[in-house]
Amino acid sequence: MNIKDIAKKCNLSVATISRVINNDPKVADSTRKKVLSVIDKYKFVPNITGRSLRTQKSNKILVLLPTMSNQFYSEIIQGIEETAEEKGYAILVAVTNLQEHQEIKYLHMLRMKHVDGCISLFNTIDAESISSLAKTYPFVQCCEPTMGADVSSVEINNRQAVYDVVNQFIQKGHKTIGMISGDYYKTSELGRETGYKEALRDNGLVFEKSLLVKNFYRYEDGAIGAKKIMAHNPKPTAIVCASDSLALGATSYLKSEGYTVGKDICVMGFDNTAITTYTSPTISSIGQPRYDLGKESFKLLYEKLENINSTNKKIILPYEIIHRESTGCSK
Amino acid sequence: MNIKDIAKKCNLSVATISRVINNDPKVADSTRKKVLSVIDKYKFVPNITGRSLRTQKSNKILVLLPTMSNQFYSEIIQGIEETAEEKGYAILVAVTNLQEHQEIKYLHMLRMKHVDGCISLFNTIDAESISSLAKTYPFVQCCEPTMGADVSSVEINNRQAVYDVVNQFIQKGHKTIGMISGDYYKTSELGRETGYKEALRDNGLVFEKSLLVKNFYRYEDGAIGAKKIMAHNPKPTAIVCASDSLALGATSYLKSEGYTVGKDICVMGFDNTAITTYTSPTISSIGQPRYDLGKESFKLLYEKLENINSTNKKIILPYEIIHRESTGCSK
DNA sequence: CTTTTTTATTTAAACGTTTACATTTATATT
DNA sequence: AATATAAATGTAAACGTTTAAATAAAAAAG
Repeated sequence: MNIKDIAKKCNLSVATISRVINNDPKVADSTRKKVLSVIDKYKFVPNITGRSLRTQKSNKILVLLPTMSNQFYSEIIQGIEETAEEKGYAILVAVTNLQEHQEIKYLHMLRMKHVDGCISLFNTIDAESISSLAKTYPFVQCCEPTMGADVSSVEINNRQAVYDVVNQFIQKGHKTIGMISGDYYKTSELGRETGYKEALRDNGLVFEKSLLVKNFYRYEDGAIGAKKIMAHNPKPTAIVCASDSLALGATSYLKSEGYTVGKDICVMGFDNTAITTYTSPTISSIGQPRYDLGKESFKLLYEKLENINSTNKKIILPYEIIHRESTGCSK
Repeated sequence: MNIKDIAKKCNLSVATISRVINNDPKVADSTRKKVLSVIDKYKFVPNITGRSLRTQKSNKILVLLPTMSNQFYSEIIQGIEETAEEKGYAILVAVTNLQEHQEIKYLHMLRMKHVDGCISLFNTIDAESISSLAKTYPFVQCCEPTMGADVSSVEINNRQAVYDVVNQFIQKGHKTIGMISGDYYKTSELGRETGYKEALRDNGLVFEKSLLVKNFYRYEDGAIGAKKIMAHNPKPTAIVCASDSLALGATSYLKSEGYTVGKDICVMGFDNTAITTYTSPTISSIGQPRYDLGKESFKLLYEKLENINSTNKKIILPYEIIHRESTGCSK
């Protein structure tokens, strides 16, 4: 059942059927009604490939993830998906597993016109490549804009978030504060570490290298980090972490060493993933507006889909500091 | 740059170019070499939409997930993805959020030929609908085959897995064993619960309704379930859970009540997600071969893609019982 | 050196749409 | 009533491939 068949059933030309399908106002109400009823009767659905070939659009967008094994992305994708659907776009999710050749392979889908645009949650390729890609193809970075790249992006103010948290700690009397960060997501990491350092500085505290440890984002790294930090003298009374898994690992190490987290020492996570409420103590965390990060990313992408020459925008969304048991303590 | 342009550059017809692209042996070696060099020179990539329209295949398959916020699926998808890629298929991931209208919407992509086939990780629609869908379109169920549906599927033996675990508990001297299950994934749930009941029966123990609680799969439900089960007299000394989050919730409740999990009471999770090693105590779990579940699912789907009338197959893959701290105890 | 067979290449139609342009029909203006 | 204008519909080309069928070229057979 194709548009020709429908045209025959209606005693009309395919053009008119097409116009009805595409809500072209230049068709008489009576004919429109007739056509719609026939379409409905035969449950006709226009062939998307034919349409794509003709319009030179796939009506699909690519969502590029560094990994699937991160709770964090699911809601972002939902935000993208639901906003995209309103505009008639389907999403295609691909995972790079942090490998550059995978990333390049998937980005090639843009050039091959398999997809009309791309929202990327993380990129390894350099700023210049990103800029030039974004000049030619609709492309938006979400959460981790490449530094120095000329591209539309959506993120939170990572620097300010950690700044606020450390500031709160200091207001509560904490004097020695550690930080466990990662060594991969360059942009957000740098922001978070800068926030840490600036909050110390603005409160007259000196930044000490041994209180900031960087590694991966695995649970184990949280434990290792906490161990290193607790070796400091005087002993830290608060630790801010660049992810919830790090905070969890740190907490578990601290517990095993006899500390009561939330009392002897405060631990702050990042991303407010579900796991934060599944543990004892529950983990305080900095929450990102995940759904909206996705939603706004698509909106930016849509501007590019409509006009590739529209100016790049950088959107900053608000974060949220959620206190749970792990930060119950003042000093 | 399209196939016509290449043809012109080569002084050949488009047909010959097409044959080179598709490795048709009916083309002279010398011409093939020439064509390939031109293709390479201009970095020509065949337009997939044109090809799809002509061949009436999209070379895409749909992967249908109940939810993205489950660690468990990521590796399955990877298994599908990598196997699919070898055969030239790209995957499109969609999430139903357990809503039937979403499921129906996405399955419609099969009829609309947006995708050539579908691997579904969960279905709400009834067995008859599944059977008739699978008769017309390449369709495979992974992990949660609909009971009574005539369809290819891949899963583990859920019944046997729990049977084994409960049996082990009994061998170790446990006499009162509870189970926390869910109330959604009909197939795996029923299997797991049956395994529980049969192991009790085969060891001369009676199944008591109050020792099997069913609810959702959330963390909270694990805590609620454990509370109910511990109200039993005599007190249970082991609990098997239908998911890791349930096991985690149960463990957290038990700890808060002063029990030492792994010593006073054993807790077994299901799915062996990363979270099991992030907690104290670490959680024992039943592991499914996730990558292979995905891989085998695609293989089955591929059989259907090649011949929709090939017979349906049911594949059962091995599971793995992983003991960690939470099951350290014998009685 | 024909004729037949095999191999290589071309021609042209087809896939299912959309859309500029042409045409017909209806309505408004004189 | 004749003409101009507007609205509705039709015609046909185009999007980029693949692939039967037709043809041309080369090789084998006589």
